[in-house]
Amino acid sequence: MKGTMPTMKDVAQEAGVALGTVSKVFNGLPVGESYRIKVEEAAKKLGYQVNQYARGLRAGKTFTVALIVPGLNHPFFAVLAQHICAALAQRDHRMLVYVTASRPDIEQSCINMVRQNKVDGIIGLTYNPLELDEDIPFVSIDRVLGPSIPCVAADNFGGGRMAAEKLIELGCRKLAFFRTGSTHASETDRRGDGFLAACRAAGVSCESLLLSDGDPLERFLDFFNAHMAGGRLDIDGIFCSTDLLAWQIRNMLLELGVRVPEDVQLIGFDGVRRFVDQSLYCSTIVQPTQRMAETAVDLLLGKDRSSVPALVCLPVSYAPGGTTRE
Amino acid sequence: MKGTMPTMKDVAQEAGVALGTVSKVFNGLPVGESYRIKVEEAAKKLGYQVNQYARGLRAGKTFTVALIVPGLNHPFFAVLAQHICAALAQRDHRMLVYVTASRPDIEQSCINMVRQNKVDGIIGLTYNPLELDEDIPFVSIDRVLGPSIPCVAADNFGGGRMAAEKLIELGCRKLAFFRTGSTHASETDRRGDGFLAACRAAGVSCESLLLSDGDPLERFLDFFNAHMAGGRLDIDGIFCSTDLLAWQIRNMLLELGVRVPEDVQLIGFDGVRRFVDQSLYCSTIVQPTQRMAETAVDLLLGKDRSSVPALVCLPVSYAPGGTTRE
DNA sequence: GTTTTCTTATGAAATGTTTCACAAGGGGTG
DNA sequence: CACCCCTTGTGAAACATTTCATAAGAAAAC
Repeated sequence: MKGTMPTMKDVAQEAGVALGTVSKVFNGLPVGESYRIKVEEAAKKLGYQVNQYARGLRAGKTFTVALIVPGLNHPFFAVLAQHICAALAQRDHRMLVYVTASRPDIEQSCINMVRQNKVDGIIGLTYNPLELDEDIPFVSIDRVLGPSIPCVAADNFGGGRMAAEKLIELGCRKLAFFRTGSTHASETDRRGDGFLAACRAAGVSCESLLLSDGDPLERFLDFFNAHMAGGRLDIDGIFCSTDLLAWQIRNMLLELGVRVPEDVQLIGFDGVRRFVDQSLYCSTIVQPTQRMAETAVDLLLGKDRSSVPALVCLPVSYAPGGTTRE
Repeated sequence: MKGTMPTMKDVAQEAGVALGTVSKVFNGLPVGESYRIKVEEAAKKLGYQVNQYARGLRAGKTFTVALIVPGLNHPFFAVLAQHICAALAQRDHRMLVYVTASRPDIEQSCINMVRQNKVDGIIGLTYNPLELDEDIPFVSIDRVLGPSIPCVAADNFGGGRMAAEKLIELGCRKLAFFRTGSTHASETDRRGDGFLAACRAAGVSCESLLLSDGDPLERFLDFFNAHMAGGRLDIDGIFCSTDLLAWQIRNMLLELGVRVPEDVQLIGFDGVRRFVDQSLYCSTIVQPTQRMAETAVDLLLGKDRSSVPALVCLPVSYAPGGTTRE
């Protein structure tokens, strides 16, 4: 193998044809059969591969999409990233990954780096206000960034409502909603809204508790003690804003001698661990990660960028996972 | 904002200097102070960003590395990918991700796509024999692909030995090693080797069981029944080749009425879930994912590509996780 | 004041591709 | 046989950058 990669020029020379002819062959443009064969044989002989960078430079299109994500250590992000990668590959696009740790400065610097790389679009799971570039198509996930930027999300409101309806259907009458403190507003906040709305509609009592980042354990214990009446917890159904939180709550309840699901039934939100190890933390509302990924890619690469919706909510589903009685 | 992105030419014109001068400013080459200021102001005014593709085309270097990975739905791959991304970002490189599902055809087509994209190097978690390109630096993870291709792995042998020593230290005398059937040889096979070697060295008996993909449950039950003597299991310590397997074994044992860790102590291998949700499936041998990522990147981007080692084993550590008595 | 030397800005060339205006050649028609 | 049209291969230009040989200008030396 030669030290340097062969170029179209080399192929043209080898085949004894002009540069433009080689280009046409690789772009499927009409070329005489004898020429096509000559070029293809020369290309094979030299082991020629098109240089996508040169092609991108010329075409002003790079067939590359940037994914900006807080991290890959959360299964939801990781699984979503995998599905986005697959959806992009199907459309002959590549995926460039940027990890931000949700820090505003890193998020903004990613946007700037992306700008240098002339990507064809950005899919962002960002949680801070950004200075966006009008020129580059941007699709957000789980966060509405502005009227001109489409957002793809699970039907968080509907999922919250579904959780309430399920718990009520399973006999719960005293519900509670737990969530962790999120620093920034996002579509995921709708989970609680949906849950509370459904409780109200059904005339079922519901407590809401924010386990802020500071001392979640203490806040939980305060809540727990306040709701112990005669050795029994006067809560029989809990909805947690994430599966991870549900898992932690479950463990704390077990340690405190409360049985799950016998005494309290528990539903979380996410359902992505079943893609990881075929198990779940808990009964849960499952996000349609694959559809979310595909929808985001479709929106980003779609023909008519003029008429994109501001928000696409995709249907969720319920999956029993051992923390509910059924 | 203009419809088209400003180029160096625009900046040069705006600043009233030559093209080469603008280039020098952005590359930190010596330029007269007054010129530097003029250029920087013009660039800021126009919102200029260098085009990395054009730069890459000219320089023959793209500051991009491809990561070829079976999937991101396994926490080990996901966490590793995140660390690789971070290590690359620190060296001003970008990460292009290709997902293969471990399929040979997709793995090879990824290699081909990578070749088109003129990346500066490849980090591969591949499990099939590949036709590699001599010209592109390649670093493999967990699999030795050939003498000229460096491989980074955890000290799997040492980890297996560590598991055996730990179990023996905790009082186990009748050990067993479980693993799932892997279709292809990889460095992870050394885990069992190390475990068995340490058992032999300590004079402790050890059964080895392959839970092949076909009917792992059945094979486990056969093993279990064969080892029940007088209502008691005559195995008191188990090492599993992965945490996920350990988790499944733990659950099966509990269902069969065997207490973990009271009756049987269990150690797995991976330890990556603690990066995901601060918990572990089980007591485990922890892989140094961050160091593995950094080492792979260092090896790939290092100056002296001539003297790279064929295999780098990084030290593992033990983390108790509730399935051992201590 | 003139020549030499050194510094530093300049702009053309080159990187690998696509596209487009043009030319060449073949076939059909009058 | 001449003319025209149509098909199809050709090669130059353009994309945004870096680099290098050159020119220009200033400073130093005589």
